[in-house]
Amino acid sequence: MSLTERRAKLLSLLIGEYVDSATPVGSEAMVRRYELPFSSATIRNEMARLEEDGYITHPHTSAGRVPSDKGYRYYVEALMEERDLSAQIKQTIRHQFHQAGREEDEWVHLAAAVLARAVENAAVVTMPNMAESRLKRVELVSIQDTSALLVVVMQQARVKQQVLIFPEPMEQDGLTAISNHLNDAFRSLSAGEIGRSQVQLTQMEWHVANAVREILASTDAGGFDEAALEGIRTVLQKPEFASSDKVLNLLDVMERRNLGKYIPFSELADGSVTVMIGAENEQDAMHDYSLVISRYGTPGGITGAMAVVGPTRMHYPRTISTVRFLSELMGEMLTTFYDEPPVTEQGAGDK
Amino acid sequence: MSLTERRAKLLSLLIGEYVDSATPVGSEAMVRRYELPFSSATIRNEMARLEEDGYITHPHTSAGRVPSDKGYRYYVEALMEERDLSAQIKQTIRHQFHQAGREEDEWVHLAAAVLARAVENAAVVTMPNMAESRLKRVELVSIQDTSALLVVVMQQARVKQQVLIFPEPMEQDGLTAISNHLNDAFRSLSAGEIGRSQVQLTQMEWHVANAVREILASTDAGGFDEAALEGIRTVLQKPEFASSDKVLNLLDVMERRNLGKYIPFSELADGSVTVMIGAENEQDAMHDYSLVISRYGTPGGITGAMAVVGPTRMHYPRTISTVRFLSELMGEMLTTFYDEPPVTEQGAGDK
DNA sequence: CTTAGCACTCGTGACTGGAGAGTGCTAATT
DNA sequence: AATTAGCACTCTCCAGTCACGAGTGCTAAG
Repeated sequence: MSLTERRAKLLSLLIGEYVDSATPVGSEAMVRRYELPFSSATIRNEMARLEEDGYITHPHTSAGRVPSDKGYRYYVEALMEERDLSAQIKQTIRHQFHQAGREEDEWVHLAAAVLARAVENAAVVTMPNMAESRLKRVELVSIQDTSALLVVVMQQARVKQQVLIFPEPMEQDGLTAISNHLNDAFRSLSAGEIGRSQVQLTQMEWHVANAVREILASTDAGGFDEAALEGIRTVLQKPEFASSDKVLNLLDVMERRNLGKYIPFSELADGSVTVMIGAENEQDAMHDYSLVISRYGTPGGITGAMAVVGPTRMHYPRTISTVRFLSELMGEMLTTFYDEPPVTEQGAGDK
Repeated sequence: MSLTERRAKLLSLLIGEYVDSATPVGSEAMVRRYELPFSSATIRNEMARLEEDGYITHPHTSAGRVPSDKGYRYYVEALMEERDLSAQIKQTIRHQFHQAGREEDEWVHLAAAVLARAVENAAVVTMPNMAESRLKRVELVSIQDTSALLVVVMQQARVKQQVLIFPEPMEQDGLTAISNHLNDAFRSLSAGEIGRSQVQLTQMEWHVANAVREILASTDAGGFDEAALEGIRTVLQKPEFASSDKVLNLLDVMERRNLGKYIPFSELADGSVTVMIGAENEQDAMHDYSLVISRYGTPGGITGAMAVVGPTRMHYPRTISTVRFLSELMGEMLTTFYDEPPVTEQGAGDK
């Protein structure tokens, strides 16, 4: 369903104006502001048609027009011109990333902060995840008689630790023996492969191996609890939230443990930026918000996701290009520092 | 400056009523509600005295009375009776902790969640910190030619990792040699001691040692960015925040990186629970809120802190006893699973 | 010291009327 | 057939008014 050129132009201008001003925009104001070569009456007629077709609405009879979800959708799809970020800005952001440390969680936080600031909305960036975590190394460090710290190092420099309780006192020497054996037996294996492995293990070794397996599995399950979140304040300052009942709604969305529920990270096409506008979101609570999401990652299989969350009244071109750029940049960073050839990984250790 | 018994009683009732109802309470309502053996006129006289002395105020001429910071302070100090939590509740909470995993960060999150829920306010619980971190073990795992993952295990089962870049390609064997040497040389040492150490090191070893030292030092500096935070929503639902300008204020306080600034964790007496009411807080932004803070820890020197943040209109007795209980409980948990004799620690490794 | 009584103060909520912005329709113009 | 001027109409917003009720502070009597 396509629009006449004039109507399209009008819709585009109206969205631009509304995104800026946050107040419904009327025919008169439209003509004045953009010096249109028509009278307000003509504009009114056109607006009436746009409304009939569902691209805009009015809050009440005597108010200006406001874009609907469908209007935004058409705009994003066909009307807006996506301007690339200026070289200058890109350079500045790149610089910040190279100034930052070499750890992925620093990048993730930085990306969220930069994104939130650039688009003036909330931003979520998840930690990057391998498709399937593989074991790189196990360490056991004695803590007390019957307890030890288990440190599991996985591919792509992820580390998790857990305190392990043994049914009997263990010396450091015994622990080292166990970890050596497990390192030999399980290097480069995934959780599933460890589970199916036929290697002979003592009871203690099995105890440890099991814990390792669980850690790998839980890393794969990939909690968004580790995601970085920035810019909630910025969003809450927007006029949409003047009446504070919507505030709670958004805060609920933003609680860390709910992120996965509200933001469909998993349903994303690779590489491209996805936009979900208002009611297009599955969850009711998100019906007043728009999402701009993208995966990022490396050819080697590391992938994470980032999203911008804000009211539907959002500067889409800017948001989309910023998300695209940052997602590419994160990919580059990961590739440079972490990526390992997806097949050859075994390397020094086996056979 | 002490109050007559009747005035004290009155203040106490008034605070109780106000904490419940969140609306200014008048003399008439007071008499009716508590069946006082005086007329409202008498109560009015007494209230006038209380106001004169600064324990309560008037929002405007014809409104009821509201406790002032000073009133709350007197109440907390002299009037309220701190009731211990019921054995039942304590048992439930204990149970939850024993059900949880064996990792300190799970406890910290759990403690924050339980606390927030119990006192219906926001709760912050920091990760426990040693007075001074000591090295337990170093591991180096190769990632790419010139990069490796440095894993530092410290006392009390804390683990930190960092990607390390070398000026030249390193094999895993070479990395293992370095970590072995460093383990021998620096085991049980603190950041400062490593810095002062006279051990001969190759250039590569020094590179790694330096990174280790920085990690220990930064752990000591103790970031509150790792603190667990719960219950922001609960607080924001309170009538104090009906007008949404104060919301932003609180959100600012609650941003992770600001916690240290607003909450004076460091100035705490050991063991006891500290209450800071309204303007007693140093930071202006906190002048409308109260804090109930406590340290927790073990005799062996691990210490963390927890705090409840909410409007000054807060149920102080309940909050204080809950904080006290949870802080004791966290101490117990840490002692059971982590504490090592503060002096003997060297153990297997030296001399 | 306590209390009854009463005038007084303010905030709240309901109602009102006018101003302003914007629409939608009709009829005239191009 | 498209555009425009004109105009009646609709709604929101805001300021003003008014009555109500909760609460105070004071005075004078018990």
